[in-house]
Parts: sequence; C-alpha cells; structure tokens
Amino acid sequence: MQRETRQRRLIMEILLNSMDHPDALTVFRRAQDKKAKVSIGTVYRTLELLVKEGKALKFYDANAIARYDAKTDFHHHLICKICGKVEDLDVSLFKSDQMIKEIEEKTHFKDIEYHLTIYGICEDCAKRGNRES
Amino acid sequence: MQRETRQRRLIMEILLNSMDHPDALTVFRRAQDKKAKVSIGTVYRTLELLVKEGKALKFYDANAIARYDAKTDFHHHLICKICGKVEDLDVSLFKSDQMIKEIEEKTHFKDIEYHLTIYGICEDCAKRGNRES
DNA sequence: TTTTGTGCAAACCGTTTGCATGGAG
DNA sequence: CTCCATGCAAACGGTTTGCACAAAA
Repeated sequence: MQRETRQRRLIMEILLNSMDHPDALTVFRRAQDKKAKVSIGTVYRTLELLVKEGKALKFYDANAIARYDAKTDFHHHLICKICGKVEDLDVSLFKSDQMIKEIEEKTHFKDIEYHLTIYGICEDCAKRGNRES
Repeated sequence: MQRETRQRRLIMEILLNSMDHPDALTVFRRAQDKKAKVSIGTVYRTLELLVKEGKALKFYDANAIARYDAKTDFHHHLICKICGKVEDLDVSLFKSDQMIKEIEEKTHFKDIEYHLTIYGICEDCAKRGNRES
C-alpha cells in the first residue's frame, strides 16, 4: 500500500536533519541544494503523509505558513516576535500529562492533544533593542 | 488619526456579540444579515486593526484560517478534531503566571505570551462515534 | 478642505489537485 | 503487469492591495 521511493526517503532525511522547522518551500530548496529532483507538489504530499503517519509534526507560524518537523520527542515551540526564529522547548516544563488529565476532567473533551506556541523576544533581538528585522 | 466609521462600529459590535470565534467571512455574513453594507476587504482591514489595537485576538484554526474574537478576559481554545467547533477554556486551569515565569527562567526569551490551542473530541462527536462531519 | 476609510476587483501566494507518465512491488 | 507516486501546471481560496471615490474631522 505504501511505497518507498527516492523522494520519500529524501524528504524524510531532510526533515530529520533540519532543526529549524522548515516550511514546504524550504524543504524543497534543500532538496535542490542536494541536486535531487523533486517537485514542490510531491514535497507537500509527502509532508502531509508524514504527518498522517505520525512521523512529523505540523503547526502554523505567525504568518499562517505550515511548518514541519520530524517527530522525535514531543516538544513545544518558542517563536521570536521580532525575527521569527523558532526554537524548541522541552515539554517537561509543563507537566503535560497532568495538564491533559486536568483538561479531560474539567471539560467534556476526549483524546486531547495540544501544541503550545509561545511568543516572546529572543536574546539577540532583546540586545538589538527590539528593532524590526 | 483614527476615525470612527459606521463599518468599524458594526464590525466591533458583531465581534463582541459573537461567541464562536468567527473568521472574516463569517463576520462579513453577519453584517449582511443585519442588512449592513460592508465589503470583505474592510472586514479584513478592520479586524487586523482591532488586533493591532489589542481589542481582538487572532489565532489560526486547524485549516489555517484566521479566527478572531473580542478580547475580554484571556482564555484558551478547545477545538473539536471532528466537527471543528471551538470552545473557550478558562486560562486559570493552567496557572499561566507560574508557567510564564518558568519559561522566562529557563529560556532567554522575554515578554512572553502564549496561546494554547487544544485539540480533542467534543461530547457530541464522541457520542456519534467519531464519524467524519 | 484635508485626510483617512471604503468598495471593488485584481493580484498574491501558499497549498491542493487532475491527469498523463514513471517507477516500485 | 498493476497500482501507487511523481511532475507539471492549472486551479483554489483565504487574504492583501491599488486606486478612485466617499465620508469623517
């Protein structure tokens, strides 16, 4: 049912080696940098496939552009309001199991999952005095 | 510098009376229901203005469509993975002050704010047996 | 009258999709 | 050989924008 193609291996490899939560176009460019042939359509289709398989995470940045990363350990994202840089944030900071339990207890929702996107000002931009990038 | 127009009053009123976090098109339709004349472009411009003024919140739903609500008390959102319904969730569930303090201590970010979008399955959809809407 | 806001429609741009072809199994 | 995957390009759809006109101050 699912076939292993050159393109799928390529895109998964790029995602695994990308620590900056790339969008589809960035993945596409990294493929080109490797002199590998892929189309942007295939990049989109493959990234969505990885998300459905649970091998990648998808979230939207402040410009509503879809960002992806290879799912390793669960973590949240910290986005700089000035320069847009995205950093990972360890989920253990937030006692997520306890939180999910609390939510399930206090609401009628089941099968809860969440992604926390935190906005702030990164060290570099704070030093620069909050200028626009 | 800022002028009070019929359209701005209208859109703010619609947003204040909408408890379902409408997108721009929904706000536009509600204006039409009131037999009020506005263009979709003005709706977008005005909603963005309200966000910049801090009078409205903006976030993206699971389909990357911008949703708005009049900013009253700070709260999070609970979105049903099946039917897409959006509910409010009291922020007090999550000890947000403590969490922000923790984040500021453990990262180098400043001026932190966050919006938590939680996905789950609502009571109605759970009863229906998780069918697609 | 001056200046900002609106309506309209075209442009934008990230993303999806139809279809003919290619390649995995 | 069969099907699923890919490439290509067109279409999609939410959002933005330029410009002439309207209306607030």
